[in-house]
Amino acid sequence: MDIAPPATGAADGTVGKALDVLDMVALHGRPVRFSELLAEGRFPKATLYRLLQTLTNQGMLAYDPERQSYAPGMRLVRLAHSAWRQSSLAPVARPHLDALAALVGETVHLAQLDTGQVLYVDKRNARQPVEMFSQAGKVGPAYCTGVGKAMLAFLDESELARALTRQSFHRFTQHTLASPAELTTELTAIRARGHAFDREEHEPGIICVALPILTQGNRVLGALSVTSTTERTSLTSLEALVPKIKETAARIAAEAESWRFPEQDTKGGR
Amino acid sequence: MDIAPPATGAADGTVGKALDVLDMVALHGRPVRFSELLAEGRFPKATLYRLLQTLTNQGMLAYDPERQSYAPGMRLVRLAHSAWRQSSLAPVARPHLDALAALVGETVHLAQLDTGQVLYVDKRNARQPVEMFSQAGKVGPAYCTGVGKAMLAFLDESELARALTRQSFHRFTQHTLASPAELTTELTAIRARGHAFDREEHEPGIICVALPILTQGNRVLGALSVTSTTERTSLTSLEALVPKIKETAARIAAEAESWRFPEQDTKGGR
DNA sequence: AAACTAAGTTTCACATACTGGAACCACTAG
DNA sequence: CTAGTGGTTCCAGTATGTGAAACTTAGTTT
Repeated sequence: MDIAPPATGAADGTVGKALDVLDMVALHGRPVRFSELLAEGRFPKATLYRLLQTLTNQGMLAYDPERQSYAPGMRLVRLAHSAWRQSSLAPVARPHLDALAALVGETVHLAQLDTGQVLYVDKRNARQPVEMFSQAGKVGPAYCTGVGKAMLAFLDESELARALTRQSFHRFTQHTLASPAELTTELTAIRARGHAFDREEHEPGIICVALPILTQGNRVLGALSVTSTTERTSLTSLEALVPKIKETAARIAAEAESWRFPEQDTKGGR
Repeated sequence: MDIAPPATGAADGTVGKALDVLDMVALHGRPVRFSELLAEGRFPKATLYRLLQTLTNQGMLAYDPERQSYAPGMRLVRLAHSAWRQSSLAPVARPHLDALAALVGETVHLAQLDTGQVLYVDKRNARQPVEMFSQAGKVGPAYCTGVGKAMLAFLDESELARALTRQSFHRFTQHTLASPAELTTELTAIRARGHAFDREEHEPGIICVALPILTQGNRVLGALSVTSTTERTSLTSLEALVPKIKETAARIAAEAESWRFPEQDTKGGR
């Protein structure tokens, strides 16, 4: 809904292309026809055809001959399980998120960074029961969300540079920081302050405070945010929650680190 | 825990190999070192190295330079999400599963077929609160589980033939059907009867009734099962639940079909 | 400190297997 | 029957992926 064209980096090799096709299918969010994918113009007919075939053979896509359309396959669903468990903070953070949500009574987000984009991996709604995976998994822009900025602010220089190239800087509201320059200034402030705000930068009326989740060595693992509306509360009162959030973040970090934890989004330089 | 070596079909092309590597990493269930993967002996050193590199570049894997290990990457998590949403029955079935679980008070499983293996996509434990994704995602053998047999029984000939090749027929208990012949006979019976049992074929003491979830056109979408133990109940009393389960299956099928629905596991013939 | 070993990375000549234009098929519509 | 759309197959050319082997780092041992 927000997110610009996949901004696929230089797709290396056949594998890269195949994965792009996977993305294309997944992004559509419903069974897609060959021609629809073709129309995207990313690949020549024959090539696209072959890639789809390969992915289907591999069970990463499923082809419905009746409707003549492709959808994500079962193998992907299976992979989903281990990916989710291992690589997201969600399982580790779950109890802490619960506690925080109960404490603050507002919507709480847990996010991680994926190729310069924010990936929401878990969420608690103020009231409703935990509706897990169906809520998580959304992606959003990093430069105009609390969690996004909180994470960007604590990246090291090279990581930040790379993340910045991936931003598309669309002006969602009149408060959106719509240039790298503005953003960089803001990030410095956030780094100094320790937490980030969303001042209706993404959606009017929506505000939030966000804190990064950092390892001992200050590596960014993810971010937490508490979101509300201008009607219900103000930035100042949200800011009062910072200590609580910080504590939660610290707990999650400690646990994640004491367990095992992979770096995300840091590829070999080349 | 049950599942034999990934039984990877003829890995076509580079993409196939890359996906195999993905599986290898995902299967390990924790960050893996290069050498561990190498030790599996599936690929020569250099090849494995390059594949890992590519996958890492693509964000499908994440490399932690500190621990020198690979884990599923954020991009995979993201893909996982859409796969889960679109291609599993889980989201559609959720309310119906809830209802059924509440009604019967036993453990309820929702499964689908993936390359001749059973993939559990959702589950309700008798008592405990819904612990969603963390429970789902497991795979198991098809030939000795209620859900597995229920689905196999309603496949058409060619699908069944393909699925049978994928089975490895390990004798788990003394009741396990350990040959294609025995299984085929059983499947005919199931098809006639409309539901399948698990008579302690997989684990001693564990029994269940299972029904397939079928489209109008009798295509297999998945299966439902109610599981219990020989201590708590008997096959006969489980059989009494069949009508309820059937009804739930029908509801799920109707909803899934009226929505959109992809075929799973049916690749183009070739 | 030199001599091993294990783990990871890079090279390079070779051929596999990917590419994509174009031709082909199967329908449906005009 | 002719044109058109949507999908599948061919095939020569070559880009790409292959994997044995050589090479770097660390980390141990003598």
